[in-house]
Amino acid sequence: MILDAGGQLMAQGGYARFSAREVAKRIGYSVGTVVNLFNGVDGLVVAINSATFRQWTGFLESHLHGADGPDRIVRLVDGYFGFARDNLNRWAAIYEHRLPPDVPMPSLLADARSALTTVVAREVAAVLPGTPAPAVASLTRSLIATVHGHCVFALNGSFAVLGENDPLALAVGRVTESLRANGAVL
Amino acid sequence: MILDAGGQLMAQGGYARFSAREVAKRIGYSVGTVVNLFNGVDGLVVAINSATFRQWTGFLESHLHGADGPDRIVRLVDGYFGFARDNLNRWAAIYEHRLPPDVPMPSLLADARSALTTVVAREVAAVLPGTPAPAVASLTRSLIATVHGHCVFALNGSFAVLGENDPLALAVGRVTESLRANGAVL
DNA sequence: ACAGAAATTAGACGATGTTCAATTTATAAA
DNA sequence: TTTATAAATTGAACATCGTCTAATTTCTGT
Repeated sequence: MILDAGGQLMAQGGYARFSAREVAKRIGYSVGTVVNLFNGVDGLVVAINSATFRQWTGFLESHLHGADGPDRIVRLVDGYFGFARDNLNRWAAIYEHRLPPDVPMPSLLADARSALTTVVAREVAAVLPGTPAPAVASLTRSLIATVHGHCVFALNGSFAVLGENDPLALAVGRVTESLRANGAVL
Repeated sequence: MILDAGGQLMAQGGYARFSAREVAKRIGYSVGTVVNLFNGVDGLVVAINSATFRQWTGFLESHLHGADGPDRIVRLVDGYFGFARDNLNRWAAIYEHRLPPDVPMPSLLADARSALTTVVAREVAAVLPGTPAPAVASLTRSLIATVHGHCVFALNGSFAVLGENDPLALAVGRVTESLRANGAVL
């Protein structure tokens, strides 16, 4: 109940308007219950963001379904953008939420993130046969960062204010160039 | 006074702990004064972030001083990372702060952002002689997004949790690859 | 039916941003 | 210098937030 209502509230108002009290009100419980169950509002947000990560991974997989060859890379980038655009507030919450600098990243969140990375790494490896695994892993992380940067600027208005109107094409372009530079034939 | 104290508070506690009341307390004024002068706490944050942008631009320029040739590109990427690392909280505040979805980006902030972009565009154009201006502008925006993505992941722990320990090298690698793919000789 | 454990609550607490009538301070004219 | 007008500043009230804890309700198993 809490995760459902919390996810909906996050989707509606974004992280800025998220409130444990509002979640409690929506499910008819008191604030204390909601907050104690997750060790504070931070824990609740972490749980919601982890769920978002898992949905994102599933979305990517289904977006890849049926494609083959180099087209899968385009689908991958397109899926990253698509999920973020269609779930703007929940997607943004993943990166807007920062827990206190001393507490380590909960494994719930780290694992969810790793799962998404694994999907991308699999696709990168597929277009780079014969490339050593560590190099594939490193390039994967870098390409995710590349696409993420484009996605952030596309969705927070940075690209718009700079006059850019096709961020997805830019991201696909950079990813393609880097894959080719590292030996892929696309 | 307000901007000075506000910038210091942002640097110390980050956006999460930023408070107009604390700013007022530090300069010995009341909350109302601080907030009314900037049309709410959002306006104050916008002013602080714009100042950060301008400092960032200045830092980049001074970081480029004395370098020439393709080395300037490396300096550019290194400067982007360096400022973010050395001014983590104030840098992060630029991207953590989101104003309500209906209000447009204040020109104060948009102009500061454009100024930084202009510096990068100048350097990109220098290594791509003969490239049409619109193509340079587009590639510039894309490369900034690329570096930004790497910077975000480096500083928010995403790279660390994925086992990556040299984000700067990755960013330089991607930028170099894309510049070469677009005709630069580096 | 009952006792112990678990879940849940109510309420107080300190802090936040917003708002606005009231007050103080600065400015310029007489 | 006095005065009147404008500007700056305040103080307090308000609604909301996350956190905490003692008290209460509900569940569970004997």
